[in-house]
Amino acid sequence: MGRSPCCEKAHTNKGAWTKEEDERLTAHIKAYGEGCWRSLPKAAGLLRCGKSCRLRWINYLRPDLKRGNFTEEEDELIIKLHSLLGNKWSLIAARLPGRTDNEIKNYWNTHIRRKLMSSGIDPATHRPLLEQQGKTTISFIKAEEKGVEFDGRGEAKKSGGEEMSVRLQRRPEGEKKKWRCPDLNLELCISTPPSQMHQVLCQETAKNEELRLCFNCRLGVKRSSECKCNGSFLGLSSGVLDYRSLESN
DNA sequence: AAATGCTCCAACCGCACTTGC
DNA sequence: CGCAAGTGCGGTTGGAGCATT
Repeated sequence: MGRSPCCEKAHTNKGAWTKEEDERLTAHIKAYGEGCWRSLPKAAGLLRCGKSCRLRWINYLRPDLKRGNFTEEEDELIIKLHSLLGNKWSLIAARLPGRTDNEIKNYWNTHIRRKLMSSGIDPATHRPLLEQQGKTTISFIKAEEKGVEFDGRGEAKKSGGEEMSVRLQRRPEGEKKKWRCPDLNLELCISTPPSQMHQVLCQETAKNEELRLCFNCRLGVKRSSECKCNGSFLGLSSGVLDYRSLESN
């Protein structure tokens, strides 16, 4: 049995939203709050898919949205964040108040990509285009095929005396040993110096088990109301992760 | 003025992840 | 633990508006 569709497509409107639909959606969310997107269209009297309502609200109707052109500062921040996070638009958007992931993604594809290309910078790697020639590409699949072993944390074990410092994110067991190559620029290693991280975590663990940072908070994104770790982005206040620890090869 | 091409962005789609039972 | 529903994310598309011929 397959997954049921998110909505009854035969009876839903598609395409551009009308002013009346916007007003209905806004009024409903103001009255009842966000969430329950699946049931929202019916409750609000909209012939729309729940996903469509969510998207419309998040990308267009939310009152805290900043409209208008991106500033130079925002441009620079987007480029810097993209070099660190790759196409993780939601993470990037979380660092730009009033901007949505969709907006940033569009802006990247239409403006910044071109801007970087015309400056001779590869938007994918953030390196000069000329430097790309003759560059060695590390393929994780190849490494696995070659018999390189990885430990439980996804870190490559030393092989034949050759030190490897590639850190990977691995899927849980049972997923056909498929490697997940994050969209992050793989030439960057985002981490604290191991000793420092170990020290910080040990101290915190000793104080209070709950103080350990979740992954989202290490990236500066609190996604859960139950999150108690009080982390902050890139460790700018906590020191757990900061720019000094972003090692590029 | 009409035709064509290009740019931009709102919206859609499919998949992955999370949550609850 | 497994399944299904709900939600979120990132890639892609369609079409409106503008520029050029």
